[in-house]
Amino acid sequence: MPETVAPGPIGLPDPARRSDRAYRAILDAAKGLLEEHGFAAISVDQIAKRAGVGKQTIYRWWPNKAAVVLEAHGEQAAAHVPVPDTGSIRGDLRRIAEDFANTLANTAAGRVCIELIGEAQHDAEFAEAYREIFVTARRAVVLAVLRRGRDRGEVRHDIDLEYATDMLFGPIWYRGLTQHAPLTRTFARAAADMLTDAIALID
Amino acid sequence: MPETVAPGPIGLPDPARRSDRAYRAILDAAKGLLEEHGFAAISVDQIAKRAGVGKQTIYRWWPNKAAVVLEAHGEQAAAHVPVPDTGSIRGDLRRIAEDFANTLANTAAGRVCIELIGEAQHDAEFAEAYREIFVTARRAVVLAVLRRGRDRGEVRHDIDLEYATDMLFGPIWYRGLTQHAPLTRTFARAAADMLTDAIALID
Amino acid sequence: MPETVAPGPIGLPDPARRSDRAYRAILDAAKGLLEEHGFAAISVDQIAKRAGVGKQTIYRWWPNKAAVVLEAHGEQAAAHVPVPDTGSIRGDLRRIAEDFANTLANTAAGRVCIELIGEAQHDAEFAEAYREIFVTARRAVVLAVLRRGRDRGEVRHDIDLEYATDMLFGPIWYRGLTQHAPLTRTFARAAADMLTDAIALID
Amino acid sequence: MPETVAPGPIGLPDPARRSDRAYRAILDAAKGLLEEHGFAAISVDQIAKRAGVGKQTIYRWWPNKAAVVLEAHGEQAAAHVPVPDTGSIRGDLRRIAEDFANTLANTAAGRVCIELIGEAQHDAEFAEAYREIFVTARRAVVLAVLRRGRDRGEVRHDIDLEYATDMLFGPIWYRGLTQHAPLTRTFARAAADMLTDAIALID
DNA sequence: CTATAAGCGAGACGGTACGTCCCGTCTTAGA
DNA sequence: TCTAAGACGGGACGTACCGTCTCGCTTATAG
Repeated sequence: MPETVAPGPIGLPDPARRSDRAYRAILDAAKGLLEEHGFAAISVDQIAKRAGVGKQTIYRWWPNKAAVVLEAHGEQAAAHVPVPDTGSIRGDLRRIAEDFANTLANTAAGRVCIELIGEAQHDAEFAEAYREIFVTARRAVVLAVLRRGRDRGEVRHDIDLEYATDMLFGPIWYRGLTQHAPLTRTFARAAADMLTDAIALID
Repeated sequence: MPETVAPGPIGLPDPARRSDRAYRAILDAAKGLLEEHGFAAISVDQIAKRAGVGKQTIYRWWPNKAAVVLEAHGEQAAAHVPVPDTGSIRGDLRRIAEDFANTLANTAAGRVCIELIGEAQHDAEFAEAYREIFVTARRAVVLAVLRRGRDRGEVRHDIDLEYATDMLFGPIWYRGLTQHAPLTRTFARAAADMLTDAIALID
Repeated sequence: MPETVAPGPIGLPDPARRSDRAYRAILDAAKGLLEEHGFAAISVDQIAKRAGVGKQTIYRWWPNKAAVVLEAHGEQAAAHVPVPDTGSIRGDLRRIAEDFANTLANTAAGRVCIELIGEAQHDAEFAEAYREIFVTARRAVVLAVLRRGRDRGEVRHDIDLEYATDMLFGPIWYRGLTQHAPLTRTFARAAADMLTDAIALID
Repeated sequence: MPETVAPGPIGLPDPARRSDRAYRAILDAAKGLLEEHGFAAISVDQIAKRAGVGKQTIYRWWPNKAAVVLEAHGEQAAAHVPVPDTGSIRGDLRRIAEDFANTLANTAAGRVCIELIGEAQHDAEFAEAYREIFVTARRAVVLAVLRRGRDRGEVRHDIDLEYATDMLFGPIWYRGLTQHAPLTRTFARAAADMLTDAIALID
């Protein structure tokens, strides 16, 4: 996040001079408050107070609360989504779907992902950063799996892999965000299987 | 929305005493402001002012801005999602998917649906009402189509129709909310087709 | 209070049709609330609720909260200030001063008199009614005493009796309202004595 | 008024950090609005708007509208009540009485003094500040005059000077607040003379 | 090895919106 | 027909945050 400003127009602060202590304190405070009260219930003042930091120090490096929180949780969320290799796309997709569904439904990172979706709807810059963390990274894994599957001859050549990726994640996001029904492992697996069936070269 | 009040706990106002004039004025004002400025940019004071109504009259019947706006747009959004009957589930599902994708991407109701998703993440009561309007109604249509298809022998009997419904809408919500790629008619049709292929008795 | 409107312009309610039950309930409720919470802390809604009366029934007969409260307490306050007759103006004035000081400092009526003074500063009609109850009646008593004293030859003939009355009550009101020092019996007596000395024919 | 904050309990803001600009703007706005519309007709929002100041900045330093207005006018009201020295207590007391009566009846400060008296009846802290400005300062002058008179041998030694001071101001406050009769120069002089006569060593 | 510029803590600032309270008027259901 | 109940338009209240600003203090480079 700060790097996105670093090479920007003249006038922005020099990241080299940033106080590591304050930086860590802010992210930790944000993470702690977020887990205790949720995104909507916390304020920049609270983060500053808890971090023992001046408010200006927050606004010097982030544009708003959402950006701080995003970075606070994003750093671990996007950390490293492993590329599974079970030997078949069916297994790989199941593993990915199950893992993402579990993350969304049961982890702090999932709660943050869901709580922040609203911010992304009226802030293009934030939306970009949000996607970077919660969307793009995981899609890349699926795309890699699908490409490997195609190379192996498991996937039809007329399939649009981008579309296919949407078909895998879509239902999981949908349940996670609207909560019209629980986001179970069984459901995640069903989504993976349906996709696998639909794109398989030979059923 | 008024119904959520009517049978509620004692102490809430009696909906029979509500002023029709004020009620309409508030919803109309909310709808107008929403279309002009978007959810995040409007306030309860503005709605009250535009409606020529005291703020208390709004808070008497709705708990907050989100609830007003939801009801204002909900009444037309949920109005009547037509059940298509093209003769085949493929055609029906395509029609539904295309229609919903178009609504989400290009209409005021779609913008509202997206703008309000954030509210649903920290307000269970609101989330329930939100689902009623933006989720449940459309799901019912798909379920009807799928059941009819099964009766006609177009759909495998081992398919969980709820899951199937999620597979249709999921990808569309996913693109609509994360905006990682445009929500095109082609994409909607692809989602419908993939589902159809996956659940068809005979391909 | 209602009598002041009774013979007024056409359109005002006919006092003959007033419900005695409601009338008493309102005054009693006002008196009770006043004694429990003080003038500033109560509202017309509270009076109506406690009286088991519609708010309109209050506004039909009184212009505002202050008028209700004034009448509620005024009826007993102005009731009948006895004209003392101790045989000398010194004794009479002492009796009057002590009684008024005691009323102001220690009785519910006194608290009301003091609490309502603020209302009289921005409502001429109210001020008139207020004076009628808390000022005029008591002044009449002093004037009677002074006139009798003059007739008896106890008071100099060049004394303006109106002024003299102000000199008696003034210091008591002053201490009652500004509270810069306690309003004691001794103080009241001192005021009476100083006045007596100043106006006596032969000291 | 800021002094009431400075030595107060921990937790109150540090007056050293107060913005002089905002401070002056608020007091000036309050004074202006007060003179144009009177205390009852103005609101904290109006003061803030006119001062070009956030409402919170007012509430940070004053507890309510009355306190702001009091300080706004108090600073000039209490400014410096001159100690007259006409050579005799009769002359001094006349001068003081006439001046105060004139202030109360004809100046903006007098209007404020009268308009604010109601606030003092349900707010002990405010009452204290009110007295400081409108009561104590003027009493000190009278006490000084009386003490000087006693030293000069003009005043009897058995006179309680505090009581005497009440006898001077009492009648003026009484007429000023109840308005049962006009507050004239003649009346003020009569009050001064009656007091002088009553306390003079040799009449 | 200073001096000087930046970041830092603290928190006041102008401002917007909130949700509550009360006013005095208007509407309605039921005795 | 009158009244209790209470909704209504209006407006002020006092609070919570926002994102900017202004202080001294401290820290680290650049002369």
